[in-house]
Amino acid sequence: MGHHSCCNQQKVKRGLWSPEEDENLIQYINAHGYGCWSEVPEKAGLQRCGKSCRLRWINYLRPDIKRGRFTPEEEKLIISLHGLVGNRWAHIASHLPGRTDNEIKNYWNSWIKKKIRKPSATPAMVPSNVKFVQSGYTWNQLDTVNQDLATIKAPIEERVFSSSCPLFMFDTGTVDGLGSGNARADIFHEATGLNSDSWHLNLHGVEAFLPPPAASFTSGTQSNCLPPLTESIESMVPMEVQECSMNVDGEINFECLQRQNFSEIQQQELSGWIDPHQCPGFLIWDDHVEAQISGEGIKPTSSSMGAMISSYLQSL
DNA sequence: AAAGCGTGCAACCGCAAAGTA
DNA sequence: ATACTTTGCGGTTGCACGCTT
Repeated sequence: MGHHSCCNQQKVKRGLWSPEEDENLIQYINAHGYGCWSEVPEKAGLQRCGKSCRLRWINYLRPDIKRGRFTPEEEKLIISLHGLVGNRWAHIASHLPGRTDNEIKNYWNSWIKKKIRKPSATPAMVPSNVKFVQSGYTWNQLDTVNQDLATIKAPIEERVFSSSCPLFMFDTGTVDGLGSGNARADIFHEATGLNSDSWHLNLHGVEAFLPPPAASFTSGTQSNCLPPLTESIESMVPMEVQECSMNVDGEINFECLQRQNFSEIQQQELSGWIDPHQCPGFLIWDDHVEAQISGEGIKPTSSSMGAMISSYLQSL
């Protein structure tokens, strides 16, 4: 029949669970565990369908559930992960022990609502431990860009700074394993370029401020070269990431072109995961970055792609 | 006091993947 | 392979509760 096989009994109860029902389910699961949800209702003496029992257990009754408000760390993590993978709530939840996909989804939806209702014209938080803007972008310039974007696509819904951590990488293509979470990045810098000391990396959903390029690279053709990633690997930069992949845990592996200088290019693989403590901070925006970026004083260069960072997640 | 409204959250629905006979 | 069942997921709904009018 057209109806769910699990719910076609005559006397299935629906709606909120009573304390008695909860108690029955807990008793049964504690005593027998669960292997087949479809037989749980009958054996536990519940007039529910198995699906409802499963949901109740997973989202509410199971003992390792964490209750109460999300901590600031959890919030940051959710926002970061959402920037990476989009509405894959179960995946996001897998990074937050004791939290459920439903809870995160609810949180996200009301969070978005809140932000839409109260659009802010100025960046939320200026990170004190990251030196950007200076002679690079000013907040006004960023606002200009963002306003352009807002007219093109969805309004900016949120920005959150994540303190000391992670981010980045670039290349063209898609990030493996991300499904719809296509983290396409636009890397751009000031049109003048020559005196920019701040690079601006814009990913789908993630905005990063990178350290300034090394002085020796601030002249010459720099359309596709990237600033040094960290001091410790400064000797290897600038580089262009050609391939970037991310596993389901958000770990990133990348392969890139290493530019010894501007006339000589050699390819080599840089593997290994990015050290969370070596990564610059980033700002997260929501879902507005797919558009080409153009605006006064800002010139898009390569429409390259970004990958990211992972270890941030692990470090929490 | 009562009606209206907004919000947060639990639960439902349909679909698709995974499992099984 | 195939038909059927079960599980898991994400979008959506609707209800209870608190606040405002």
